[in-house]
Amino acid sequence: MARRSDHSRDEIREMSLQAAEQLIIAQGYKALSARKVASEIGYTVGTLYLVFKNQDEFILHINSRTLDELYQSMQTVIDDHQDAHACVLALCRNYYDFAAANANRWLLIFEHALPEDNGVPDWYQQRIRGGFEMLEKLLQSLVATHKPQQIGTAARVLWGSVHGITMLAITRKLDVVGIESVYELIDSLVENYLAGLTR
Amino acid sequence: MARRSDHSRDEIREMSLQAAEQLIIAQGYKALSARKVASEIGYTVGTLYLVFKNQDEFILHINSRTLDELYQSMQTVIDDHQDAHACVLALCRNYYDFAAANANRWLLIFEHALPEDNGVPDWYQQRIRGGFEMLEKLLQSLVATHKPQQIGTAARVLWGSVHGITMLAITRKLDVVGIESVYELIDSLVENYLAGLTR
DNA sequence: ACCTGAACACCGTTCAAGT
DNA sequence: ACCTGAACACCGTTCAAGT
Repeated sequence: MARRSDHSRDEIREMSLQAAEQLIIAQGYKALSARKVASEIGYTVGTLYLVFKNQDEFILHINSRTLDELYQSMQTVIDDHQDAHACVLALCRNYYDFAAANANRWLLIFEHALPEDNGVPDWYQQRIRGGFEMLEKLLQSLVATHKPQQIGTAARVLWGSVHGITMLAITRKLDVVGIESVYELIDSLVENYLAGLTR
Repeated sequence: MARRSDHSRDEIREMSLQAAEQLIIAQGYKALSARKVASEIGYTVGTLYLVFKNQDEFILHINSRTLDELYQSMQTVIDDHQDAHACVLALCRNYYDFAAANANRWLLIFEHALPEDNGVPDWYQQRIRGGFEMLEKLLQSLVATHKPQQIGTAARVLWGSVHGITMLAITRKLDVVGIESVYELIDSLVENYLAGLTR
């Protein structure tokens, strides 16, 4: 042992991330541990710290991959819709669909408290901003008369609202069961909020 | 040692909960541990398990106290407002105010994953339902023409939405700074959603 | 009856030592 | 240079043994 060089650094990173994702999907984020991941990929714990700075950075990368998948699904929704109004509604429903289909990984994104004061890394913030801009562009064409600043507000309101409904629904804190009733909430939010905005 | 009987079971419970709250307020929920709480109150770890079933149940009680404080603040808001519309708006702002003022304890309520399948205990569910009913009653007088089922939907939408905006704002994921801009989001949500509802 | 303290099975993280 | 494995300082939870 020692100096195996069976895998490159990048291969070890990739294997670790995949092993971690399997653990999280199967047993939730609390089941994630460096030791389990290491044993899963056939290395020792120390090796993980050669490749990731610490658990925080490790989780940040896991979340980054989840966010990438979410944005890909958003892109698909956008490509599938001509009408901006229908597209916003579909995007919001898609947010819930994605979260429900990938509950444990999606929850990790929000359960992972960010490293105190230094805030989120740039490349992470970038990914969040990407989704925002999709939404802003759509809203712009829906409520064309409004000032840009109001579009920003509207995008944040919608994003935050759909997020909250999704979060509470998935953690069963809304007294809601089944996909239909969550859709009902999301539809009510989008239709009435947009109606109010363009009133 | 052994058989001290310095404190009753209830006193130990109360001391433990207070020590835990101090820990969480000062250092966040991750700093909470049975050993720290025990040493803080001058007992050993084992004693805590005499008084609480396990950490899950312990956290449930901490959260229950936080929720009680939240509902008290909601009650105060309701008592202070005659106009139903202004009251709904004030309640939503109050939700954010409370969360911001008690960030670490408030976050624990939602970061604590519930014990798998058996769901939330009854007395816990009851407290959530209490807040819901306040909101439903107010909405009823605002949109009197709607069916009861639609009131329930509207209450869930508002609750979930304000929760999401608050959550993302507090964890700094909304690109929003300062209390004024969060109020701006909450106001936009409430005014436009209600306008859409009564359209 | 009440509480201890040691034990068990885990953690994240570091780093001297091996090849 | 790469990886190990043991160490350190923690966890939650249990339970025989003391008073």
